[in-house]
Amino acid sequence: MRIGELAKRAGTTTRALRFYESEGLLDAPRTPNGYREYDEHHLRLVREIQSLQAVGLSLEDTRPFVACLRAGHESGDSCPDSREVYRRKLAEVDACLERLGAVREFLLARLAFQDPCLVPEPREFQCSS
Amino acid sequence: MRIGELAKRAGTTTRALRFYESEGLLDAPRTPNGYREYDEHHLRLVREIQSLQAVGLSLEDTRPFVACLRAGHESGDSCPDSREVYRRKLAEVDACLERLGAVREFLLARLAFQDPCLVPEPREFQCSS
DNA sequence: AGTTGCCTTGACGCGCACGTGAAGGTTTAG
DNA sequence: CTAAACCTTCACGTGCGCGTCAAGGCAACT
Repeated sequence: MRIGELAKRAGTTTRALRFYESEGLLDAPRTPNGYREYDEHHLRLVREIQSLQAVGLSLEDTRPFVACLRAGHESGDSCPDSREVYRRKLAEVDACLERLGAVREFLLARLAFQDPCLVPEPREFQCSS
Repeated sequence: MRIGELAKRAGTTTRALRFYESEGLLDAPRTPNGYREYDEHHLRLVREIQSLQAVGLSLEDTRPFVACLRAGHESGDSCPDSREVYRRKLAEVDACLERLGAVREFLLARLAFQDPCLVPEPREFQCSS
């Protein structure tokens, strides 16, 4: 299967797939005329990347998962590096939840009383995803 | 007080203060030589902006608060527009909390069992702050 | 042969927010 | 006198995940 079909089946674009390749996430062999040639395994890889991005992991963070699948493992998250990424992200999410909870309290307090003087902490990190 | 002193007292930079002015958030009168001349009221405004930013409001969102203070109100959040910003931000935060909770569950599940096939929702929005 | 539609590489653009940097000039403080 | 602080304007930076041309080659159908 060529890049256009893979893009369609994965619900993405050819540009994104070429970008993944340029980032070393998706190696495709070439046909004699230079076209990229993909198979079901590649589709699997792309779907893995997409589902990880969907939970807020960066492309960079998907590397270990891709490597794990390429190493022949059945699921991308059974390797130590992948699990480490999960743990790190979980810690991030927890920090984010905590911070957002505080922000929520702040907003509620301000909405409830007219009088403020509850000064919040300076922001030390960003919550994202 | 001139811009350097205000920056120091507010814990920011002169560039940021000039930027706020260019955004219409901080009007300062000028001395004959063209220098900006600030007073305690301006310091109050800057602190208001900072504390709102600290809870994740954008500079744009701080406008109503600044306007409210400038209109002579004692606290920046006693005006309807300001309170509306609070309510909007609260809704954002709630949505974000919900989403992050789901992400957290996903990560926990993946860490607990090796076998996955729990596909998350595609991301529809970004949580930030 | 022509048209359509796939494919290739490469360089640059964008969107967002919040500023920062640099250049080049004037004023003030010590 | 000199260094520091101030002024202006324009442009650039940051991060990420692509998008947008541009210029051309290859394939398949009519």
